[in-house]
Amino acid sequence: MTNTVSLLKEHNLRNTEARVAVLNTFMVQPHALSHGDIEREVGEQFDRVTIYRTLTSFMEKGLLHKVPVDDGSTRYALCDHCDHHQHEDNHIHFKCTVCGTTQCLDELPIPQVKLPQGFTLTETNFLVQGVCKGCNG
Amino acid sequence: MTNTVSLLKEHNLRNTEARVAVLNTFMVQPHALSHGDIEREVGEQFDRVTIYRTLTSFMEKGLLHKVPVDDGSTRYALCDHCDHHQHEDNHIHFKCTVCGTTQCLDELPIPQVKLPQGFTLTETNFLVQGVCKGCNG
DNA sequence: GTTTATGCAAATTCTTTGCAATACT
DNA sequence: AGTATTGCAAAGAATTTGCATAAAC
Repeated sequence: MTNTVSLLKEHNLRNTEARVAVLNTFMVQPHALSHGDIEREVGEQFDRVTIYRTLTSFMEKGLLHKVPVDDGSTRYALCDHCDHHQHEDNHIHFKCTVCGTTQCLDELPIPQVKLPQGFTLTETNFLVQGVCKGCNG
Repeated sequence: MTNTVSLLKEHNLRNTEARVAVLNTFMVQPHALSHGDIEREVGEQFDRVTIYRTLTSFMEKGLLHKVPVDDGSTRYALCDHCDHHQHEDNHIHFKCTVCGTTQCLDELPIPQVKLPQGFTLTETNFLVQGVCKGCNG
């Protein structure tokens, strides 16, 4: 089963209330979340600092990855195929310019890139901006 | 001629010392810069707040665009073909995980994406991470 | 002369750190 | 029991705002 508790265990993270709450937020929300987003969601129950540290732990254990955005916020999304050695985040992120949310378009693979001589690749991120289905409807 | 002063004029920005200095930094540096980067460069001469406001003005007038990164900093790069109606930033950004700089790989075009039904596209950004030529050398 | 930009001070917001108390395994 | 996590306080960055002065057009 792939519920919150077992996901934590699989990633060598202790099962605590705060972690379950934060992880749950990611599983319910379909888009990339910032610290602020999560604080708004579960902030009544847990300290701001705990949320910061939870996000850091999740990153380190390969449960979350950072999503590149252009507004100066740090945003995270659930890893699909990441482990704690390497983050692999091979799908397109879509940021809606109307509602401001960033979501993962898992269906669409990122096209290959051929870098110039001398460059080594470890990770690719594709961010597309526009208007999402909901806001276009 | 495409020097700093005329670039400012073309974008309806008053010619001031601070703006020339900030714009110059972008023209000299080949990669995406944060507020902090610029402050380190010209910070002795101008107030921190002035630099913030300069970056904002440059954005509004279509001289700079934001570059998506995943470290929670806001980074800017010179627009090539942007105007103040729409930002167009059609090349790949490369972030070196060793030296930490982000540069534009102007030669490489961004591949086309076909979005799902209902999505409208206005801008695409491709961020590649790895090790750059200099750090591999 | 009118409009816009700057510097300074101060307020907000964001993020990190230390440490004692608590909870997990 | 032993180790990791939490909350609180506090420090440190990053960013924004108001207002009087100065500079650009």
